[in-house]
Amino acid sequence: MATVNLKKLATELQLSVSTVSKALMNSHEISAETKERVLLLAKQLNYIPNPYASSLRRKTSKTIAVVIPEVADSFFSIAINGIEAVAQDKGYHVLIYLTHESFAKETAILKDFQSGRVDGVLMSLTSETVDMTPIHDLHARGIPVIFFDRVCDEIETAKITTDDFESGYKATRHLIECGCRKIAFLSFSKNLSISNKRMEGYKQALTDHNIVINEADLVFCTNDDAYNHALLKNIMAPEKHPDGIIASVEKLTTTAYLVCRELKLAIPQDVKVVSFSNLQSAPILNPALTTITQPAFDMGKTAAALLFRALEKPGFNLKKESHIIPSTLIVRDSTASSES
Amino acid sequence: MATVNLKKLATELQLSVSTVSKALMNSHEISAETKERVLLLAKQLNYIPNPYASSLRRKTSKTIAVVIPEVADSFFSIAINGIEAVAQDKGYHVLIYLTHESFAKETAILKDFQSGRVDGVLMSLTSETVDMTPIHDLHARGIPVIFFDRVCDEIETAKITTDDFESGYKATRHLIECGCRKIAFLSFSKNLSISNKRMEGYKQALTDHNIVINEADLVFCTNDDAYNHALLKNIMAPEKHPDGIIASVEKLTTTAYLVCRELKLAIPQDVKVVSFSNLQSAPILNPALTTITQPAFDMGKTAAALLFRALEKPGFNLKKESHIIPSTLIVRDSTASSES
DNA sequence: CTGAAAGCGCTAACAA
DNA sequence: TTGTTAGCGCTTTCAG
Repeated sequence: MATVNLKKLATELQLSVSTVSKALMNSHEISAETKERVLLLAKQLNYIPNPYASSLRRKTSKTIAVVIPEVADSFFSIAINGIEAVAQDKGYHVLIYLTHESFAKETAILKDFQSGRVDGVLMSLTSETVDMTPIHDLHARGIPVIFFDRVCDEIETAKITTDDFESGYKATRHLIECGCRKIAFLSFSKNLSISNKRMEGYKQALTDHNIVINEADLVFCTNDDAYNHALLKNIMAPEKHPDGIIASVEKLTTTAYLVCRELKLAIPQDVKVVSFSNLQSAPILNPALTTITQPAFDMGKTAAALLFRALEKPGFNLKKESHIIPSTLIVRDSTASSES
Repeated sequence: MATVNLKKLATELQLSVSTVSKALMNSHEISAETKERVLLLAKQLNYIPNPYASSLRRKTSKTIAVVIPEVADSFFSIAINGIEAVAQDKGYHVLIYLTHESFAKETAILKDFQSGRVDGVLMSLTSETVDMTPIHDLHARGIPVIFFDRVCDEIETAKITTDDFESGYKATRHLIECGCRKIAFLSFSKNLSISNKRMEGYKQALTDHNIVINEADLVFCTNDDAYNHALLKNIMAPEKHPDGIIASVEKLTTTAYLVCRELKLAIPQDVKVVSFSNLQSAPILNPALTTITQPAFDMGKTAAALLFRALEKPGFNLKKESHIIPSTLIVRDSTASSES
């Protein structure tokens, strides 16, 4: 199938390439009838413009990048749905890059973007990321970067987050109100904005309720499930185990549940659990899981919408455009009061 | 920051643009010392090639597309991880497109690919898709399309699936062996290859065990959760409800569980459940869910690897390259025998 | 209202 | 071994 391009249309119509181009862009300086002729033939020959030629010329690609740690996590999956919904609507294309929590990968990916491959970037940081120069470099090239979920304070740009501090507070207060006095906080990495904010909320709630913060109850998990499992098993050892667990990251929920089962600790009688999670299956867990549910779809959608606004209006100031979309505490059986 | 391109490097080095280009491509016709000089300056000035100029010229984009119904499903999430892993390794970029089960969207997306935006496509069909012309059109342009999971028989190309028939058979036989005699099969769409094959396996297993196939036990669900819920509630009505359920699609699991709970049907005593699912939380459901677990990561990886092989070797024949990667039946409490 | 011409940044014949 | 030239397909001045 011979590829049909502007030149082909032009010769076929006895017009110049530039006229055809303008007609297709619906330029005001082309007569209505010429436009019609062009449009008609374009349809007939199934003309599809070459995006790369256009990008090269215009210096914009109608493409954005989404850089996230992984996609096998319901938060990011749902967020992508939100992003994609807006992108498709705006005629943008979405490149997906997974960092797998590796700063080196993140750096390589961001560096590539200096090429002009994408017009803008939506990203959620690696748990390893401490050095922000790759992001600054993008900034310097005028490529907007918007953070969602895992943000960094250092960079001045739009950040879409949920109310992590308040959610941490709410989760903790809920456990306290359910009678918990020794609450373990499962965190993922010390330099993850969200974990830290949630932890601050946790600490504040403890303090407000006159419970002493015990450093041993701050549990730092890793990417290694086996390690986390062993760690938790240790924490949950008989006699002195916590009576409440907050999993600040979804993937730690399964581990927590399994460890409790292995140790014959009943949820919620022996230990109550609340998770930051978007698991659709939360209500059918054993027991049904009390969650802090993040507005994943909305966060993705908001971040994308903001990015497109910035891309469409050159002077748009992202710096003052951060949004905090609240999470919801959904109480289920895993924190039911032992006595009624 | 002034953008540094080949011309800039060339003038800086007193070389011609083509020499610099060749040097960067490590062409054998460039002297070692020139290469060194070029590489050094390129590094110093942080030269990053413009991918669109290169794509325009070479007529390949080092980009593939993944077209799937949605990403908020653990199968696709995990498959994407597999795809992305290979792509990153091969230096390819991954564009993600979600069809949201809409054939119109799928068509629009595939049509765009005729532009040469991507070198190849990995896709899983919409549940609506019956007309394959958009895919044929891509084929005609020489753009390879590989199917994974949701394939279509009509197109001759590589297809990566799991053993859907056998899995359907296995799931059904398992329920029969657990004492079920009236097994409902929850399907998603009548024109979905995977659902149909799983259903064939189901029917075969019933037949082999001398159980009459009851059309009323074939339940066709939709994208609408509320509808599915009502439908299931009807199916599971007292007295004549099935004693076994096979959910051929992950998302139907939650609905099935919730309906059983509402109707006070105990799993597995009153009804046993097995799901085609990759839910990480399967073991901690109430009760723990017996699953047919698909090799999602491997399927994604295999599909991607195959595509890249086809892209790298022009003469590669995809037609004879279909792979069937087996799923695994993991027995858990939701199908435990009522009597021991 | 239409066309000619230049060029985005890169690659690939072909010369030298 | 290096340079010259000619585009890839499109957009965009600038003339007509």
